[in-house]
Parts: sequence; C-alpha cells; structure tokens
Amino acid sequence: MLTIGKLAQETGVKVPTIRYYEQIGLLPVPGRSVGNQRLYGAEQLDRLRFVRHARDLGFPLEAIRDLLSLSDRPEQPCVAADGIARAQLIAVRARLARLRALESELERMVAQCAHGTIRDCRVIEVLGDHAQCGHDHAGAA
Amino acid sequence: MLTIGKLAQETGVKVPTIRYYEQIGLLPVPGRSVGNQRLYGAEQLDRLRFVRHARDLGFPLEAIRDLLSLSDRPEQPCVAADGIARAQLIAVRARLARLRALESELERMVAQCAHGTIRDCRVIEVLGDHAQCGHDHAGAA
DNA sequence: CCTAATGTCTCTAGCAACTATAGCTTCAAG
DNA sequence: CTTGAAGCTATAGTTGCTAGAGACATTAGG
Repeated sequence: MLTIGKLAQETGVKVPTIRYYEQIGLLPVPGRSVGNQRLYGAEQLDRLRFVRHARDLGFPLEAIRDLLSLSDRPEQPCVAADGIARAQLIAVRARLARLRALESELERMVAQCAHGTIRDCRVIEVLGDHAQCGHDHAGAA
Repeated sequence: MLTIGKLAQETGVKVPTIRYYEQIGLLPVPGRSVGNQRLYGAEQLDRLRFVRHARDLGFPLEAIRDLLSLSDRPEQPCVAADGIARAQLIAVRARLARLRALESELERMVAQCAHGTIRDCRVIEVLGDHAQCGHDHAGAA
C-alpha cells in the first residue's frame, strides 16, 4: 500500500492534484490508515497512471472520465473509445494549424523589427492593424 | 461614438469581455451617456482591436498590458516590444513541438484500433501503459 | 522516550480569461 | 405608449489545478 506521497512520486502527479481528482470523482475514495491517511493499492496506481498519461495527451478530464468508465467494461465494443481518441486528434490538429499560422506571423513581426523606436516598431504596428497580417487567423468572429 | 454593442461588433470582442477588460484595467474607463451607457471613440476602438489581435496571437493579457503601455510611449526604443514578441514566439514554438508529438501518438493509437472490444482496444491500452508510447512526452516528472 | 522534521489532513481561496445568470434600467421602433 | 432589445451592476461558475493556513501523523535521530 502506498501513501499519497509515494503515489505522487510513482505517477508524477502532485499530491494536491491527486486529492483534487478524488474530490471530482475521477479517482475512487481510497481506504485510510489508522491515522486517517489515504492508502492506495496497485489498482489505484494503474488508474492514476492512466489519467496522467491521458492528461499528457491533452484529453480533457471529462473525456478521461468517459475513457475510464469504458475501460471498466471490457466486453463493450471499442468504438466509443476510438471516437474519443479521434475527437482528440481532430482537436490537436486544429490547434496545430492555428499555432503554425501564429508562428509564421510572429516570425514576420520579429524579423521586420528594425530596432528603432516604438513609433516605427513593426510589432506594435502589426498588432494595431490586422490588415497587415498575411492571413486570416482572426477569422470573422 | 459607439455603444458597447457596436464596439463589440466592430472588433469581434464580446460585450461582457469588453466590460471585463475595463474591470481589469486593460481598457480605460470610457465616458457615459446621459442614461449611463458606455460610449467609445476611435481611440478606444483602435486599442481594443490591438488587444483582440494580440489575444488572437496568443499573447497573455499581461504581455498585452505591457505592449499597450509601450505603445503609449512612441519615443522609446522598440527593444522591449521586440522582446515580448520573441518570448511569445518561443512559447508558440514550444507548444507546437509538444502538439506535434501528441498528434503522432494519437495517430498511432487511432490507426491501430481494430474495432474489437474494449479488452483489446489499443486506445485504452496505450493510455494505461506509458511504456508503449513511442516517445517521452510525459517526461520524468 | 522525546523532539524535530517531514508528511498528511481539511478547508478555503486564488490563478487565467473569460462566460453566464439575475434583476434592473434605458433606448429605439412601431 | 408600449414592447423588445440592449445596456447596467453584481455575483457566481467554468477548467484544471495550485497555494496557503492550521492541526494531526509518522519517522529518524539523539
């Protein structure tokens, strides 16, 4: 059995975060020692590792909650889990596309900086006038 | 003079967000009509467009606050503004690198899905065992 | 066995950057 | 003159944690 601190070490999830996950029902309420300290077994360790890994992959907690409840029913078809992963992939790709556009605009801004005064600063100028952008990152909204 | 609604239309920033920006001191307190409604002029419009554009580029509000105060002193050298933009570029590149790694792992997860049951689901399996990842996105921590 | 240093406990509040709700007043059109 | 949209203030909620206060538990050293 692991204390919360050991569990934190094993998984790389910070102690307050573990308690937070318990609080929002992502982790089940663990047993307690005589002195009222949380004690975790191997199952909890696996579960938290799962959560950690999914968070690293950018899954929102709600999606992780769904994935966990799926993994509790191993006989079910895997379509739902696949769907969640696909949705996450789409979200990641959208963020990537957006970030790539931002990168190129920032590169232009920085490259054109002549190191003069603010008055002539491309950075400020470009930010003040969207029309000077190469592309349409702002969209219409 | 524009009402807050018109200003929102012009800039694409939502009405509550404009009030929020005022509240946190990012926009100056505007004049009011006889009936106590906010009225904005061209200067405010420009300022909010600047904020909007910078937000679109992912600058945090604190950085925008700095950029705005810089742009109020056009005689100053532009080094500071350039630095803020460079920092933002570095941050964007870091996020890009991370997202690219996630994209490839998610692609692998989804591609390997055999559409069987949860028991054999790669998505769940990979999430449960970090060792199955191609790379090291989780880091040590 | 005692003490000191951690570790853990609960609870509350804070972060970014908004978004939503409630309950009111004001404005513009018909 | 009435009605509906738009505006006002103030508070609370969102996501995913993080930080603090003040009290109890455990462990290592003397």
